[in-house]
Amino acid sequence: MAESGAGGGAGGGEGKSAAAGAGKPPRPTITLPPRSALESLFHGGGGIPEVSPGPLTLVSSFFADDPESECRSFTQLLVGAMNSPASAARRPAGITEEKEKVMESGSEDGGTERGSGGSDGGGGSGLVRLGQNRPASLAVSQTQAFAIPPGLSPASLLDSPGFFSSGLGTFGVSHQEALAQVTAQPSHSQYCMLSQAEYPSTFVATSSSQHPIQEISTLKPNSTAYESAGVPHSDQISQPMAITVDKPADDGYNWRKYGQKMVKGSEYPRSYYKCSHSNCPVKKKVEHSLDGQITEIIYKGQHNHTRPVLNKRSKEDGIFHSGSNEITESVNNPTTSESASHGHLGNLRRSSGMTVATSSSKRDRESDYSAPQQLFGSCDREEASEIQKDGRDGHDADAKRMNVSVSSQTTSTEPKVVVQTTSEVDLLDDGYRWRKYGQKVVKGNPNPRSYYKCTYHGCNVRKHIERAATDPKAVVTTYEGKHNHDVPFARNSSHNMAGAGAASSTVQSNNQGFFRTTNFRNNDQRPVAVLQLKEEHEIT
DNA sequence: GGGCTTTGACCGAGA
DNA sequence: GTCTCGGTCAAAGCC
Repeated sequence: MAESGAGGGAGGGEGKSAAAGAGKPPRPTITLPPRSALESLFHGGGGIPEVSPGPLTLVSSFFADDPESECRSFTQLLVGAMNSPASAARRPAGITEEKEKVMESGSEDGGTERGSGGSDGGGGSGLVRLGQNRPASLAVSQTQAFAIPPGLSPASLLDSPGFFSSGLGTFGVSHQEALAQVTAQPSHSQYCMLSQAEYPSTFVATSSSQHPIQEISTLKPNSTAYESAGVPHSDQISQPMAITVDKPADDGYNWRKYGQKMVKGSEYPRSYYKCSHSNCPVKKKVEHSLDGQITEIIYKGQHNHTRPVLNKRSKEDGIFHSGSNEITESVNNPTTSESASHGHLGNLRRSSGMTVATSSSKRDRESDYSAPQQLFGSCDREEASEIQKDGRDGHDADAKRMNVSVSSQTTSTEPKVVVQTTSEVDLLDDGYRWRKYGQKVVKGNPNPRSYYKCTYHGCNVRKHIERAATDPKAVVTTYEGKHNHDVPFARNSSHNMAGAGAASSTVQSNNQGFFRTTNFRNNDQRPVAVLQLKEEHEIT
């Protein structure tokens, strides 16, 4: 069938053939300072909390050198990021030109590898694909190069508690870079870490410990974050990435594809994978464009096992075990492993049991080489509080809105119908008008999934809201497509940053750990999908 | 021979 | 009851 031909080619089949095919091109060499160095940077960074620095905190720290940034909310920071002139040309301190070249070389190499190696022939795209070695988001900061210790996978690096802050806070990146990092780097939060199967070209967010991870998500087709960061598209594949890795990160688990199907509302096939571990109920859905440019990965379920020890594939990939203690620790150390895969995902499981992440990979299987990527979560309390104000400032005006994100207190344990459409057309919290066009209850999740379309004429943006099975208050909002118009009902700048010509992002949060994420927008007309994370709260 | 992908068919739920 | 659609099954084939 047609979908098979296309999807299969771009999906596992393609990846498999690629893997078994004409050998793998040389992989980029990555050098990193010892983890301790990163950690030292992390701990040494003034003002950066040593414990579970949330992304917001970390991001805030990025601008610590900016007096004006100190009292800003994350949203404001993001706004700043959107509006700030690109400063990608800055080379992070400690990164030598040589290193940068190495990374640049690696980046290019990686791009070439995927581009030429991919049988889908999509290598010429200006977009970074997950399956193409690196997450788009990772490619954001052209010059924010980090030296990665030999053998240390990006995932491991990201596992490093100091990576995020050290890399950004210390290096003094630009707003764009910081934003990009927000989308790409995980925090080390004990409670809000997530494992992700693919490169975090997506924005994953979680709630705080009070509300164990509710959901995550994002989809970043075309690397919205990347674009948000102000990086020219043309640079996305030609410029060095902040972190060059030879293979997309993986969640460390083995997956078996058991189906592929075209889904309505998406022009791309969706592949279904099951964790190959016996009796493990975890599944994931992967959606990507035919050329692999867009990928959505949705995880469901909870691993009932620890992340498996490196399999044969890792043996093929020196990056995994090239003598790096970091790798060993990351993969085999029970503690680390547990925290990385079980712990992080575990937190996720405890609450929602489902995660959504996205990336730009098309070679799913092929990409499952690296250690798990931990997408950040953890909303810094202060930031959360601050951000929540933004959310609340304008939320009470429309009580009937479906926007539950601005409601803060969740006291009831009873499942509630959070998405309540009082009319066919609703004004959601993002300022756009949405028309509900479908709802479905999926197996294993008593809570319905609702589908919305932007009612603006000619706008084909869709919004998909899904509630976690285990926690009806946890909701995943997935945006698909890009609005081709301004926000018709913008309420405030923090909610809707429809600033012309700038990508935008909104974040809301409250002291309960509620964390709502991003709404990136960009200018070009390429499809953009952004997921919003919400920990839903009671709707009255 | 085991494990995986492919892919058409089937199932269940909602409209 | 029928249709639609997301998700899953399972046989066949591939590596």
